[in-house]
Amino acid sequence: MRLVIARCQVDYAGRLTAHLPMAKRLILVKSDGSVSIHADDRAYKPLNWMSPPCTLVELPAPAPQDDAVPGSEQLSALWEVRGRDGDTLQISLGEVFHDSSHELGVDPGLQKDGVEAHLQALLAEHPETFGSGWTLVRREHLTPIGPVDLLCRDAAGAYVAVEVKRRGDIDGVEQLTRYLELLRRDPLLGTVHGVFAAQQIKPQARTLALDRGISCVTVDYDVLRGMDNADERLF
Amino acid sequence: MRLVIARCQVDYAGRLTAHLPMAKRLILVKSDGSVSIHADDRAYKPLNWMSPPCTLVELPAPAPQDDAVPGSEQLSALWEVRGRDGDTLQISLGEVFHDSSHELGVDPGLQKDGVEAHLQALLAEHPETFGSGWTLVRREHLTPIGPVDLLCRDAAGAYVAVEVKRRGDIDGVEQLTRYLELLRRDPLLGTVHGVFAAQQIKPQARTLALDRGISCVTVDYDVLRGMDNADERLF
DNA sequence: ACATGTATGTCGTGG
DNA sequence: CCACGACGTACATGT
Repeated sequence: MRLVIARCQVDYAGRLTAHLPMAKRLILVKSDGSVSIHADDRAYKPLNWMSPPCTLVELPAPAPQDDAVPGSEQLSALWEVRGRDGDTLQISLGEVFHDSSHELGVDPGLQKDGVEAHLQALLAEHPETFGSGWTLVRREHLTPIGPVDLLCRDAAGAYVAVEVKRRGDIDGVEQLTRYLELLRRDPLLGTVHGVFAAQQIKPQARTLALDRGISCVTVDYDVLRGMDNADERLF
Repeated sequence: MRLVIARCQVDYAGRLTAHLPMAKRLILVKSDGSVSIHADDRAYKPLNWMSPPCTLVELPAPAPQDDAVPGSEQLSALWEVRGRDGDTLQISLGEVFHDSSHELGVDPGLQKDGVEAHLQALLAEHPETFGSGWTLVRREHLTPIGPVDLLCRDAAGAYVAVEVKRRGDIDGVEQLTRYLELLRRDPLLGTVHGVFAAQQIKPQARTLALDRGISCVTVDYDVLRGMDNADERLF
């Protein structure tokens, strides 16, 4: 990983074109080949970047011109980064304040807990959350337009498609609606109900769901995890 | 902006919980208060971060314990970053390889060109892209659930709602569908057609659109820009 | 503050 | 490789 603090001017041409006027910034070159240009704000997002795979060519600085515009800055280097899709990042470096390289090695990586996958797993283990006598048929049940998070059967044996979200938004309802439309074309399944399950469901999403005959269930992640723990203690 | 290269161990608790085992990484502290922890890969995305507003408290390193686990690392500092929503980032620093601070000043900012807004503007100036005799009624035509990108009339005078996207995805079709449903309730408008315009339209989005009677138009940004330039040259 | 729509979104995963 | 869905999505904008 190489850290450069320098005045620089940047031009990106790719999916869009973007220009950064000359200013003092951080240029971060990672060993994966990526290059990113950071200002002292915008949180972790760089002003400009190039994702790997890409190649960085470091050109010598052009010699100072006799007819240089007065006040124009002497450049110290010109970097050209070229991406896979032909997009380019041109970095003109002026004064360099810092330049260091560091060997970091391979990172052991991030361990996450509490994302949708985990919520789905907990609900798959506890379909009774939706109603007494409910059973799980399959997780990630495939349809031609994508996987239904959970396919269950209610106490009466009718199929129910469950869409699991951390945040229940209108998009999730649309998604479930599309799945239901397809599932209902399958005569083998018979009647298929819909359940929209999320930790929080926005009012508009709830309204849309109910209008379409889809049930809404807000689930408490901590309670579910508690059930999980209780189960473990029993065995 | 402060750059620290150090061995560190990180724990995040917030919308999810995440853990990073001890390893050598870059810790980036910006003057906007943000903190981000970078490995030497994952392009510009940090492994962990805290967005502003947040507060960083730097605690003194705990004194070495006599009964320390053999092989456990002596810590040099303990950082605790606390975000607005009560989420926390705990950073335990081990050996520090580099630590420098730099004044960057306020960045003049990024100038972009070629995003959806520009594409929409170009299409607004050239509604004949959709068909001979087409005219623009209004950009950003307001409906109760949001603005329609372009409201046009075709050669026959019928209204057409146009949704503009850079990348034509299924979401855009859903969005246009909702707008059309609302517009068609307005008896003053009469028949309202739909056009889905994008630089690229994914097959599934196209299928869904056509199934709903929505026309698809792929637009060439460079050609449009060329028309724009040609106009400028004429004046 | 809330809702909506964009993003050079990025990043996994599964066919 | 493509398509799809999740993401601590973040971010700007209009109400």
